[in-house]
Amino acid sequence: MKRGLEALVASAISTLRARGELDVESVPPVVIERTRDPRHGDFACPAALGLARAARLNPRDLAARIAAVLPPASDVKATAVAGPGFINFTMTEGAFQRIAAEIVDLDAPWGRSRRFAGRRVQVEFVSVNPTGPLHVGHGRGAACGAALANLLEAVGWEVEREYYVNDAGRQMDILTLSVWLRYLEAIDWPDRPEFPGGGYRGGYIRDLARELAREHDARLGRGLSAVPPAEDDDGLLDALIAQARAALGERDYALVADAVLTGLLGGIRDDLARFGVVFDRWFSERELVSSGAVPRVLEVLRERGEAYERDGALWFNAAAHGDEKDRVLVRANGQSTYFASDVAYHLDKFERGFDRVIDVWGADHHGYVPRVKGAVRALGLDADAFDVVIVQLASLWRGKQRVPMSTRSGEFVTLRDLVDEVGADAARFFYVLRKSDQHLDFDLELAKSQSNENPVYYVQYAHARIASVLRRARESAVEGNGLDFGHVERLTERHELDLLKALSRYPEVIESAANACEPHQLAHYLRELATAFHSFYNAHTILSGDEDLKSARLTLAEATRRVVADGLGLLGVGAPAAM
RNA sequence: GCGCCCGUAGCUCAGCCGGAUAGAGCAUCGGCCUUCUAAGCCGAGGGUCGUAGGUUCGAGUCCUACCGGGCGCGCCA
Repeated sequence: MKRGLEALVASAISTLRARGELDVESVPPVVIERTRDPRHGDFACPAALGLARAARLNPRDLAARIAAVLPPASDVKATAVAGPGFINFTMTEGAFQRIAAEIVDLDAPWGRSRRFAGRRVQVEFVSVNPTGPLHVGHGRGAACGAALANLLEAVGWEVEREYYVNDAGRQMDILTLSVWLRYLEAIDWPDRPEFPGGGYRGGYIRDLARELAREHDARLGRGLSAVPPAEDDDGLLDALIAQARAALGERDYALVADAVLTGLLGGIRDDLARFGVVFDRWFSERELVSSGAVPRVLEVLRERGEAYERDGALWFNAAAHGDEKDRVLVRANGQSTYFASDVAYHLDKFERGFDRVIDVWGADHHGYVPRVKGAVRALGLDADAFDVVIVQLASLWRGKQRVPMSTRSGEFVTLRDLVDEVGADAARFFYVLRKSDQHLDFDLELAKSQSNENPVYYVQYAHARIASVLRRARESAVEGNGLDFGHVERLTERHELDLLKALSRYPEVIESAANACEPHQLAHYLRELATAFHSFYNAHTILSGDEDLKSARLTLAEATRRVVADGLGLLGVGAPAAM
């Protein structure tokens, strides 16, 4: 609908320019807005307001001239020039009524667009370090990323969902050590060292250790030679890791390390699956590193003059690409940094042929954005094709009480617990209700409550109500099969038209939410759509005695049901037929 | 100290590229179930859009300064 009007106005403007009645150098894209006030019609176009100055014309006069040469359109009932120079459009009732029939007739979901068909986008999200189970803070990134991926698909993109696994580096060693020490406890090995302060605590470490003990009995038990005293936690950890490596030997150390990684990733994968989030690809940093991608990308940077040596280290020319200072790629001790892997990873993404690459990151990484964007630019890649969506971490509350969280100490509420307690639907909806770069207070009590404060039920309830009416209608249908949809011209009451208008916005909302990477727009829309339905439902009886009217209202109800179900589906939320 | 994000109703938040009289949910108050699901509907009250300037036909939206809050600033991962 919007598109059609945009074309009308654009055509009128070029008519005026062709006639020499509008003297401007260029015309910005025509914008059509939904009106807030129904007295201003259904749509408004502020184009004349913007063009007036360049054309040195009074905005109202210009609006009137544009309106006068608008091509005829059967869906437009009236146009008017109003206010400072808006062109307002009122659509015919038929234009809205037809939408309900269209939605019901279509086999595929209505409101999808093919605008980006044939183009590929990668959405990388969650990518939490495999150091333990996902907690509720991670759930938001999962919910937002998954919804964003769905939205992009809905406007035609071919989407790949990827999880980047940080399975290389010291952190994996600390985890391996932690599990192995707990394993020594589990098999009651004598003379084992005290569990270090910097080690990972938490039940899942003990679980993995017990599993190790089940599979290998005491075969992996080793004594440690004396651990030299270390002045701090990190020093102690490094010493213990070195001892463990030596005692276990490379093969058994790798065996423990693999068991740890497999166990943790398996847990994460299960948790995400229960949350309704599935990835197309799990990309391993370790594999990236062992493929030689890091030295290769460093070579590219060197050749392009974007990397240089200083103080024995290799630096990336980040400041020249918008970062506040240059960044180390290879440390003086010869070890490449995490950042170097990341640069290699992003080059790899683009080499895989994506037209667009989107990273969904937690807000605690936002300081990292300039250097990665800078690296993408320095590699000569299309920086405009690379976006980082920042998802603010959620702070957790139990009513008025803030819940402290720390991964190493093992004190946190897991995503699994949350899903068990409130259900995946409520959690998914709750997470995407706020703009993702806005801080979110996640109140466990509220999310758990089955009350009307919890907005997911409001939308789902609309769906369940419709489903119930449709069941009723089927039962009473004489022929028994198939409902009689049609007669949409009978939908003329205010509540019916309001609902039709709400439905007509769906394609616009999907496009806007996808383009802005803002799933919350869809969540808000669904609430508004549900409101329009509930009002209609209370004002009128769907199963009317007037057969034609009944069929018209059933069409409207079914169309609404489909849009609600589809929209909830894009957010990863179910649409129950009964509640 | 520097950088990024934020400040809108009692609370939690929307506000589309600057557009017409700033919206929603919750909470509060008052109504609506012998008829399709009351997890619903209808109505009321509630605002100096942090503060002060600036840009212009027009500012919650853009710019500057200040106040207040969050996060980030390693040859860590």
